[in-house]
Amino acid sequence: MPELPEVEVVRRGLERWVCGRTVEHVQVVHLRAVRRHQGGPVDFASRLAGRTLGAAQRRGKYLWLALDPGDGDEALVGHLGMSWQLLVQPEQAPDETHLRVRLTFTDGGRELRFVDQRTFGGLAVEPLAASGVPAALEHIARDPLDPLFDDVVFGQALRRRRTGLKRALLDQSLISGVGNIYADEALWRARLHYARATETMTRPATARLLADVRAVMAEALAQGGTSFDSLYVNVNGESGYFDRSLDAYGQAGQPCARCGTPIRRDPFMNRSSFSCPRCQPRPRAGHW
DNA sequence: GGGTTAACCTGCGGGC
DNA sequence: TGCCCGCAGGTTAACC
Repeated sequence: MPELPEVEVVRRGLERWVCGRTVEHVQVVHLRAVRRHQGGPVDFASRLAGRTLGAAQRRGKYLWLALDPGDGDEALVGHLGMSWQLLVQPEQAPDETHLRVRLTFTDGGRELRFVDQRTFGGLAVEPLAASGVPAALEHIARDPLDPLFDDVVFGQALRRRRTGLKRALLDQSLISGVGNIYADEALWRARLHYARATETMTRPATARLLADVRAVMAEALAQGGTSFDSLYVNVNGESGYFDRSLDAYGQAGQPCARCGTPIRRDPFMNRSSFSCPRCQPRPRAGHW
């Protein structure tokens, strides 16, 4: 579910449905969901009660809402992990199987529910740093759709790395928002192998890669927007709104859209990497 | 200190 | 049918 385009869809949903409302009560259904909050679940709930939620903001795959905007120095920070959904639900709607945290509001309107199967994500109240970003997120790099993302600095940092290209793309301290799906899609578009040594990435190659990362994210975002359901703050992984557009990820055995060669799946970082063996040949040791 | 791996969870689908 | 295994869009702690 949650790479940059999906998280951005959630952010827009929060902006529309939750921003400006005052929290009445917080119910922590599952302790693990707030494990990152320093003070524990009771403190988490008491810090949120009575606070008004400000604008929804995002960095990479993280979201936050300032508390009591204008004079607050704290924010409600969330990460969606692998399987989170944030749902805006009527009070009478039955609890979801994996409901982890519930927020109700003083206006008596729809409640905000944090639903997660694997509990890899979580919520916390965090102090805001002087930069305006939650202190816990200051190590997260800007994302490629951020106007302040610096392509030149990224290229220099990339060449200083001594690792494979996809590992670098997934490193949120170097570039944020890119996950396994869009890394594979961007590498396919750029005709680059995931294991290509980062120090061999020339300026033009880096520029092309960044352009492809941005293009695939923008396309996914556009499609995520069309499937937005007004009842939910919705990222619907099951319906797979972008699935039809995927050229590499999950396409093992399917013909490459460019050359017809079957897409191949390789084990990668306890996961998978999908690529076209012909368009994205594995770099030979000592070359490039 | 940088790079890499293992672990954290639950559920689902495929193979036997 | 049922069990076991591998796999899942992420991050972090701990290890070289």
